[in-house]
Amino acid sequence: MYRTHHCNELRSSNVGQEVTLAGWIDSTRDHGGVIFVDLRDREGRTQIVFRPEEYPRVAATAHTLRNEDVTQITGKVARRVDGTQNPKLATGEIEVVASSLNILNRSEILPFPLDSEVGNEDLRLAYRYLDLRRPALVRNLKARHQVVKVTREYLDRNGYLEIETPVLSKSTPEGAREFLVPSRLIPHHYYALSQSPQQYKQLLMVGGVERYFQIAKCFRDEDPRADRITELTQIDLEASFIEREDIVQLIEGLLLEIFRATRGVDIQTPFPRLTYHQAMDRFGIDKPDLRFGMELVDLSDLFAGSQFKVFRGALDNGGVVKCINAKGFAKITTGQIEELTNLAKASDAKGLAFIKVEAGEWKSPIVKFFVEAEKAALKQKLDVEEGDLLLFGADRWEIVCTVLGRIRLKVAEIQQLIKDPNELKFLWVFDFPLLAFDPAENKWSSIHHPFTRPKREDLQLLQDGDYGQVRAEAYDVVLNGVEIGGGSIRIHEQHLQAKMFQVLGINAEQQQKLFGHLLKAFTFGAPPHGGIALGVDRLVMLITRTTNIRDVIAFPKNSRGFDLLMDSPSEVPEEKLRELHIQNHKR
RNA sequence: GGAGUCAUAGCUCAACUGGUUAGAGCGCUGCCCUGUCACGGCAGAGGUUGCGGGUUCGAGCCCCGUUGACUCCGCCA
Repeated sequence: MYRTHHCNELRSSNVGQEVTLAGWIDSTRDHGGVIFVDLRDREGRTQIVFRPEEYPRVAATAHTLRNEDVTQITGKVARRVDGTQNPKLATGEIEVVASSLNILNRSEILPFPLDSEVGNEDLRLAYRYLDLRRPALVRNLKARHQVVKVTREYLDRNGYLEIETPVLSKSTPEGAREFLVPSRLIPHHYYALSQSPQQYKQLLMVGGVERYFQIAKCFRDEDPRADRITELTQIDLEASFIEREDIVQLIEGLLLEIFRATRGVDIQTPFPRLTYHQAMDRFGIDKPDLRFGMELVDLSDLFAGSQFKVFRGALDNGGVVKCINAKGFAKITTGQIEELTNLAKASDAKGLAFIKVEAGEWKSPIVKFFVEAEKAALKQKLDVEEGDLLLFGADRWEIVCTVLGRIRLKVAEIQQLIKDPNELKFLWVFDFPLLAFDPAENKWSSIHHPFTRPKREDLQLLQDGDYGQVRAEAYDVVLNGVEIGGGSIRIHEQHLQAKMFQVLGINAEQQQKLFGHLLKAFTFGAPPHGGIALGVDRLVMLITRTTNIRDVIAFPKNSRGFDLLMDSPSEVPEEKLRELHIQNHKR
């Protein structure tokens, strides 16, 4: 037996016991005579004291200890001398007086310190096994474990079966770029790594499974972001004979239990709800952060008679004028104005009009175009006070909302409007558009995915070809401005699914080739069904207040999808390629 | 595919307007130290300033290119 206790276990009540601990040397304080050592394992730290007058040979060996040496230490638990207790340490009331020291393995000097922040992420990733020794990373992985554990228990209790679906799947034209895997046995044919178990889980519903879930690995060959990675994990579920409200209740219950287990808080349910249109109109984004206000206010009526050319032009073209009031931000610097303007332009705005309210005056290049009545109405509608900064957008509705939505987030970041790091603002967003026109490809594409059910009341719009107006029976769950999950009620009728594919520009022949399995399955009594997927990585980020997705994953790839620890992807011998019937292009 | 920021000792960072031998803290090495917990003291080692080119009497600093990292836009059913 290597140990009798772990390093976060011993307390005053253990005084007098002989114990054995095993772990890593976290730090040494060698006084020449007495030596103190902090021993660390996964659970915590315990101070070991080596006393030359009691155990001279053990103390002599202890002089040679260096950080990260792996040791097994036996000794008696002693109450610390009065005045030397360490309140910062859970085990700070006691120490272990070592009577035996067994060095299990020496460590070289580490390439970076474990006890302070290291900015060089390459280095951390290259030595991930060392980085994982940091308590912060272990804490994140523990939270992740809790999330998955609670999920399994909760969904089991609710009648959901955990079922695995293939990772090697079929390439489809819609959706994220896929990782392809060449087949050895079937030359010149390729699997695609599953970007989601979507079709399999729907086929499980056709198979009468009724309630399925999976902690599913998904692979998407797209450029990563701070909260996105190519290899992600989802809590994926699907159920038959259910409606949106069933999913909403199920997920609210699940999140309640997850946050209770991980953060020890009871979150407020039910969550507030917004339609997609409301979210865009009021917050300029489909995943609003409700931890602060600064809502978009529509001023189109107010400026209906405006002579200001920019507003006039937008309104005459059927657009809108909207404004946000950045309270107390009149002290914005010229550089920050420029930063916001650049952000607006990058979001397809022509510019960003602003008014600073300083020393009782409205300072702005545009204020001279406003008549007194407009100023008075503006003041009333936006609750304008000394020190405020008004930021305007005038253009098409979509553009104005998007631009001001991004400005709103940027201003909140600069002003540090989020004061309480523990605040949790959940909401549901419903009624997304089903389809969006993609000018780059000159075709309609799904907002969610091609299996999403149109809302019943909008089916006629779909038949009429008014695709942009059709709403989907889809839902996203949002926490603090982050989309943590999304799903939909699905199409279960063959003819409706075929219609969707046709709208998406997939002809009958391609439909059979690519989705024949699904279309055929739907002809054999497919039940009404729907589901949702929650992003585990993002959820754990929010739970642990981590801003970098790589910090909640044991072995993450970097922003180019490169694994610095294993040096992957790597080249392979020609022989292996031949076996797979593929050939490298000459470089 | 596009944009921004960054790259100086093992780590975290300095280095004024382009100007002497590129500094500090931590870590490391050696010696000393019997109640520390960021232990302390003394001494020491450690640098192709990512790489390549250019401007200049002189480049860590300016210019061009390149590589890499991170972040953002596009993309992410």
